Amino acid sequence: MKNPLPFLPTNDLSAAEVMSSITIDCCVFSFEKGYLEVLLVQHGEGISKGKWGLPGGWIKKEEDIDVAADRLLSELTGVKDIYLEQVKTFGKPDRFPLGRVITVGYYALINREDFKVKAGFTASEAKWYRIKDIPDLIYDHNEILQSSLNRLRGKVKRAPIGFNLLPEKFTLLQLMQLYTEILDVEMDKSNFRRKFLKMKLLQEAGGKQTGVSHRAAKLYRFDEEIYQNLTRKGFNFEF
Amino acid sequence: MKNPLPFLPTNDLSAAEVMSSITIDCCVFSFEKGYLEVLLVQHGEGISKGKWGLPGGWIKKEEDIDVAADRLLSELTGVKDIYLEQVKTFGKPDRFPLGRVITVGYYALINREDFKVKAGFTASEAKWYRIKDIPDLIYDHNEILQSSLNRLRGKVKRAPIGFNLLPEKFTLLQLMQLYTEILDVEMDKSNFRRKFLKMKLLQEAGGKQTGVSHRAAKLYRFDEEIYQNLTRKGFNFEF
DNA sequence: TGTCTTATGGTTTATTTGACTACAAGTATA
DNA sequence: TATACTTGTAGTCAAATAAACCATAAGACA
Repeated sequence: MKNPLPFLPTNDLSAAEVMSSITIDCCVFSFEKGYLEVLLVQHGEGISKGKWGLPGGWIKKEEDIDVAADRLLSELTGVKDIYLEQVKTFGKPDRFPLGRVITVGYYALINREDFKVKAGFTASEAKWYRIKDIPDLIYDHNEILQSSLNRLRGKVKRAPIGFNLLPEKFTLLQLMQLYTEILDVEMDKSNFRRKFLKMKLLQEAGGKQTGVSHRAAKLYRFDEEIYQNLTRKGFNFEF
Repeated sequence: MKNPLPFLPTNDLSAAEVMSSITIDCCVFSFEKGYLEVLLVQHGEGISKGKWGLPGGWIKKEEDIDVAADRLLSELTGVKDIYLEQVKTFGKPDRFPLGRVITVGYYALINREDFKVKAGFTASEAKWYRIKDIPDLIYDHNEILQSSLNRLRGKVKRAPIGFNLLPEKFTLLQLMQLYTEILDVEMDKSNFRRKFLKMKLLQEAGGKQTGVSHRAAKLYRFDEEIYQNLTRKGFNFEF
């Protein structure tokens, strides 16, 4: 392997001292039956065999980090155009037991209806876990998950990203339950409805809920374009 | 150089494909004469000679990223215990012209009174620039700065970090001007005072402003411990 | 028909915000 | 010494928001 950094070493550091390998680890969140869940995979080989961890992978040499994260997710879930956000980079020297590996943490939000675990995965290899039930994970993955969750909690209040966890058409109650679950606070149905509708961010999707044994709720849809228009006019999403 | 990753290559990627070098770049902010400023350094050698950029450096092989950032800053400013926050990692494959280098962006807040540029720096090598006057910087440093600024703007509203930019004792007007400058919004003196004092986050420092040609304002001090206590009781800083 | 459940629309009250007024406490200067 | 000038500090008032709560509507179901 030839020296991959011809512009190095500098005066006081040799190339060997500054090279590392970089991975991506991703928290894939979904919302199912009122619970926020995260997708974990079981490591099949090596030192951490059998333990659960976040899905992740290497960044290729000529690949942008965001692109790598996106590739990884498509490979894993079979879904394209997933909402993805970089959270933080983790680099404790001993975080990975076999060598120095720095990892960039991401989180993704996916609509469970679109999702099917990639062909080839069995339940023993990949599994959804409720947030309140996360086991001990490999390496520093619990820490990465915690940071991602914190980031999600902050972001969901300041940007209309929660919709990425819902089907295209949803009811206001579903939306409220999503917020209730993510933020872990109780809310008043009526106040929630008023507050959200006042933003004029939602479109009536035209239909109603079906298959429920009570009055069916109207279905709404979030329209990114409406949001962009409002934003241009100075609107600031805040929940 | 022997293969630094004995646990690699995996099935489809060779070690050479996943190795990179990692740097840190840091936006050091300060608040001077009512202006938010950032410390830039002039690159002395190599392809970018003469252009300004963010101070930065390599992460050593056995060093935590946060520790590296901290070391870098102490070396640069001569100040210890600087407020430091990781912003984002930048990894476009071509962001650095001579090879693949991924950089972790940080921002720091320092109190200008504590600061003196490290012995050895001359004005032509390091200089404070007002935020509104930033020149074209090397590589993707303008982008890093912009992200850092956005992060700072968000954070300053949700956590009491602005104090890191002020001397230990400050007046309410100074504090307001800090917010005005960072957030770029006008505020009402009286309302600001009421809002801030109501949080009971500030201690009267006992003295008064000196050297001003008008009524001297009381000096206040921010006490981290008071903040922690309030936080434990459920208080949530929000400006 | 009555009961049960959630949807949806209002009301009421307390709290917060924003705009504004007034006076206090100093310095500068005529 | 009086007056103007500047910023500090306190308070008022109306508007906007948020929180708690109530009432009726629409269905499903027995």
